[in-house]
Amino acid sequence: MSVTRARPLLVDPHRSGNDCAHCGARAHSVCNAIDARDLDRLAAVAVQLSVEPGRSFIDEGDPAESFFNVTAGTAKLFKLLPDGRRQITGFAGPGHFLGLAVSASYSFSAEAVELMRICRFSRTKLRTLLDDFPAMEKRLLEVASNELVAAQEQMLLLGRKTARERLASFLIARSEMPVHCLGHKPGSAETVLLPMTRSDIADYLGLTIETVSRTLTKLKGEGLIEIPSTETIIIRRHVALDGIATGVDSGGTR
Amino acid sequence: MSVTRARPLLVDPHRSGNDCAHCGARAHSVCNAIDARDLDRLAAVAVQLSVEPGRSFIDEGDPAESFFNVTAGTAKLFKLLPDGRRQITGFAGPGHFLGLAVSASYSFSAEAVELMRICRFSRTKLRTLLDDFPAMEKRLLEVASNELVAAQEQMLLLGRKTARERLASFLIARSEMPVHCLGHKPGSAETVLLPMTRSDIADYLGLTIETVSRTLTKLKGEGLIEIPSTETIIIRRHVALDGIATGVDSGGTR
DNA sequence: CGTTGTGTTGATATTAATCAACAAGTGTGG
DNA sequence: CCACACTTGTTGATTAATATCAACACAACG
Repeated sequence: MSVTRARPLLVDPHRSGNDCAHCGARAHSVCNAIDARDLDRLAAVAVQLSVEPGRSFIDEGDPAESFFNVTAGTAKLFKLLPDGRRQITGFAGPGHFLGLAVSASYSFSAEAVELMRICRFSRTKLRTLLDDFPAMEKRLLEVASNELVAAQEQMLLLGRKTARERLASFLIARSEMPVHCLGHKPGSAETVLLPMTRSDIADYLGLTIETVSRTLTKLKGEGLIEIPSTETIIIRRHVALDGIATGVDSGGTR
Repeated sequence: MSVTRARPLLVDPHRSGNDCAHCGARAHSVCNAIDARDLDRLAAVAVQLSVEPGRSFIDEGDPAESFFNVTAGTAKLFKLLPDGRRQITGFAGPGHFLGLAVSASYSFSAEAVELMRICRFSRTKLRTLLDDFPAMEKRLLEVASNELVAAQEQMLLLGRKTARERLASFLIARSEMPVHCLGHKPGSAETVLLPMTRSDIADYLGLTIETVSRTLTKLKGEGLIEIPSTETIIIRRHVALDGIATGVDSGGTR
């Protein structure tokens, strides 16, 4: 990891004035409500890092000394079982916060999917900063609340949806993500870019890579999606796919 | 629901000085760091309610007008698919906060499992109160963080664990819950009380009631647990059961 | 070019779901 | 007090969805 001292993502280039439904960030920065003077105090404790694809920067069980703010790229967050089974609990793109945990050690690992830029804060320093910036605390609470809602939605998916519904949900959710949450160049409205591997998708959806592959092939065969390349999917019948995702419709074929 | 105006759970009878690993509450109140004067201001906006078993007090999709603090009893929190499939995302006992969501409507439903006492706060009033009580905001952030960790653990369970491992995890987690989180009288250290039905357990673990029943019977047959009554389970071999729960050991039998 | 990583497709195995029957407990009303 | 319905839980037989095992295609890369 290359280390440079630089301002964190304090002023967001994608600022739109609206909350992001996915990461909950209002302006995709840790402190959108903080003025320029405070901003410099924050920057003083932040270090900006680059993380190569495949490199992990948070390891489950390690002492939780840092707090991160993703500014570019995408990370996968996951937990492992002793025998290697893996559950990816989420993908974190620009604007996401990581390592918020109260406990002394990280409860998950994080690894870059694409080249990332992240801001690292010392958690001890962050703690004192939070006392000075109530607005920041408020933002973090909003973010955490939104992530909790997303986590519950994912529990519904993992516990009760079929493989077909899981893939449909995944594609719909990806297609609805705003540009700034993706961590890579967007396609058109119905073009979904998948920077992660089939293995990552499988571990995110609680399936095997074979089932992911087969299910996508089947959706393609039914004309719901196109797969021009491994990492690109075009949604052809958004309404139908959404119906499958939400379980109102099996989509003709199981 | 009977409605009475009363103090919320501001001073907790179970105060131990330590954080609760499950609900994250330090003293199982919304404002343990708030002094007596502030306490009265909070109480002024809270209403205490009783909820009968089987009655729901939060409905997914309804306008999120209230914020709740459980003071007694247990609720199940769940999401539904249109065809009736249900995922219970958690059980909320004394000290838990509900309805923290930023969005305008509730993202889940909540129904009492046992007779409950809950404190209801108007969310609009709560919002203004939070500005006055930074300590409360901090507490809520801690709580939300802890719930996020629990949610990720549950995703691992739902996505990657076998039925056997899910039941073992559930029993171990229940056995480790401190008295004040249970919402009912505790048994001895290794006696786990299950106030919820098999159907609730199944929907929490992403299984069917038949699989829950069969798996418990099998664990009993192996001498890992005893089932003196439907709602009581005694853990006989805690270490072995924990090994199954964490996936280090299949426990001899699949 | 071979090698490696990633993805697809096919054949088979296995887990857990489904369908079904029954047992036990609870409450109701005659 | 007992028949009855109703709910909840257990157990058995069978099915179905997905995992596993295996082969192969293809692209990236040294």
